[in-house]
Amino acid sequence: MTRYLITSALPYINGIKHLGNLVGSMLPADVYARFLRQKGEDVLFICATDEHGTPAELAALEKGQDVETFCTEQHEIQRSIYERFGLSFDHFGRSSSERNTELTQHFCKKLTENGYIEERTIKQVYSVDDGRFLPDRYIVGTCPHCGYEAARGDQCENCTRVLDPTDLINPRSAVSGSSNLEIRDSKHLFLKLPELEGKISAFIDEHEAEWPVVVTSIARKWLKEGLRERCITRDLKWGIPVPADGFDGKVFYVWFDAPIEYIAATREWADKAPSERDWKSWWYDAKDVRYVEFMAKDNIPFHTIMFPATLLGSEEPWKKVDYIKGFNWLTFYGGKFSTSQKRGIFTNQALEEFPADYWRYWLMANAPENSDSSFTFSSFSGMINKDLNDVLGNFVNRVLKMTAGKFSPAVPEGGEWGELENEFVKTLSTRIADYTKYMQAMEFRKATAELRAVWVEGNNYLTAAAPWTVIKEDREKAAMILRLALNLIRVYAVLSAPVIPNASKDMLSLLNLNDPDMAWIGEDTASALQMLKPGHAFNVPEKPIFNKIMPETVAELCARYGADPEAE
RNA sequence: CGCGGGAUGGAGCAGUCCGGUAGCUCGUCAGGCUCAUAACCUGAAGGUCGUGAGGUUCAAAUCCCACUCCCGCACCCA
Repeated sequence: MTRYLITSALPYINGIKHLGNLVGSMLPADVYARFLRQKGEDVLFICATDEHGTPAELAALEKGQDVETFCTEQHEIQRSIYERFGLSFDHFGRSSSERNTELTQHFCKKLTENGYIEERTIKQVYSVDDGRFLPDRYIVGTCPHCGYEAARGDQCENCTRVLDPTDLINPRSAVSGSSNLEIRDSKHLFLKLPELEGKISAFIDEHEAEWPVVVTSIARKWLKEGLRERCITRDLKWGIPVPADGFDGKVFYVWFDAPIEYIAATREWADKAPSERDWKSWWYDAKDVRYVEFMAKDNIPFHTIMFPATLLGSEEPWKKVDYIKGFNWLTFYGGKFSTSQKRGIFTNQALEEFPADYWRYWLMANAPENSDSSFTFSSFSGMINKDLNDVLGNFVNRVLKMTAGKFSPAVPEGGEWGELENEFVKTLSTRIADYTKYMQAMEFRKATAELRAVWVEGNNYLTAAAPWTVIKEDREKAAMILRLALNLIRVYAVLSAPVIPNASKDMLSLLNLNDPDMAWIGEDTASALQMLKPGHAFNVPEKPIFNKIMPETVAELCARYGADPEAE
């Protein structure tokens, strides 16, 4: 049987991520993983923090911490947030782990043996006062073309010209402002991508028909422009040491070791129970594994070109990705999420405002799959109020209250399905089949819309069956209708669980199902709708399972998060 | 001629690959129901699909051509 390996792009360590980050990788990966698990598939869902690189060092510096302490702390902060969002990682690792060090060095060794790595000496800017080499973007100065005073070493943001740090007039360190800079020779390793181009290109061709447009178009663009040797080492202290002579004090470029952490994190996972977990079977010569990666579009070149190059160049049978689910950007009121301008919502703030499921539902219903999509509080409150509260929440509430009121807080007995019920089951089955199809295909917007349609069917059925009228004439028939409706709540809980796992639990606990069977609802909808037997007691809700978001609240949120309601 | 993604009723989207006179959700208006959270159900109004009195075709939102506008890639950041 096929096993499913799922990875989400690794969130970078330097700070708390915002909603765009969540929807572009971790959340959809989680929904997919949960769905497959409920289908009874063997799933391994892996993620980790991406901890190396200059931004991490600088963020630590700013906080007055050493980088290792900083990363440990930030890792824990992120891990806890994701846990509260209900992200069901089998393992959430760290790219600074020992396992990643071993594997990254292993790949470097293999690539060297196979002739895909070349040593070169390049000139680098060294800041004497900072005691470190500076990457291009951390050198600022005056642009020789337009006179802009805060041009960066890689590009002038004012006139958009691409620059070399040596072009800058009055160059200085962006870290300390010191202008005590020197050019020093430094030895580095380069990955010879041009020599792997054929293999990479063939690898992309193989998947071109199946992968989303956003993925293949970005990959093709890189190939079209021609691959170049890429420097995979850096003059930094924080990172994975380069295991080569004369490379003391140098580490790998963060983008070289980060994807390898997918494999390393799987080892970390196996290390926790070595007798029953076989990391290698997931990654090495793993013919029965289907590997799916989730990421936002900025990550695509690294996952379609760089990481495959590493794996292909090793000339070992490492598992390569089978499907890449790429996402566009989520924008905030049409503009970018911005840390510096405090625009947008960060994951920790989101959880302080509303339960995780509200965010999960909106984000999946509006996932930026085919183009960028925009977050607004009015859209958010609209969907939460209408879909979660009115359609689903109210259904649960009305059924439980009506049954308890007209009968007792237990599944009522008597009556048999008639024509209406058979028709309803048929309609519902079709809807569920479509929902399942979209989930399988990772078409999350369509899946969420179909899930909503499944909920609506319940209200439709109640209107048609009208148990509140029927009961006056035929108590048994009313019992049958409500029994079906109660079973429907269970079916909804099962089907909704991948998207809104907590609300799903709430529904199940209202039904007194504390160790519920979460098996996916397949062909046999009819028996799924008869699982709850007459006499099974349930709880009457004291309050709705969702709360509406009032217009005043929306206005407040807009003000607090710098959103301009007019700009919608 | 930088690259890529878009342009469909008031808003957000589907349909475009495999052409046959447009579908969904929200909103609006009217009606129904009364079990439920001013909730649910039904119906209606509203678009000719960015522009070109362009091309192909019996037929184009859907294929071809030209153009326009928007968004992203250039502080931060995914």
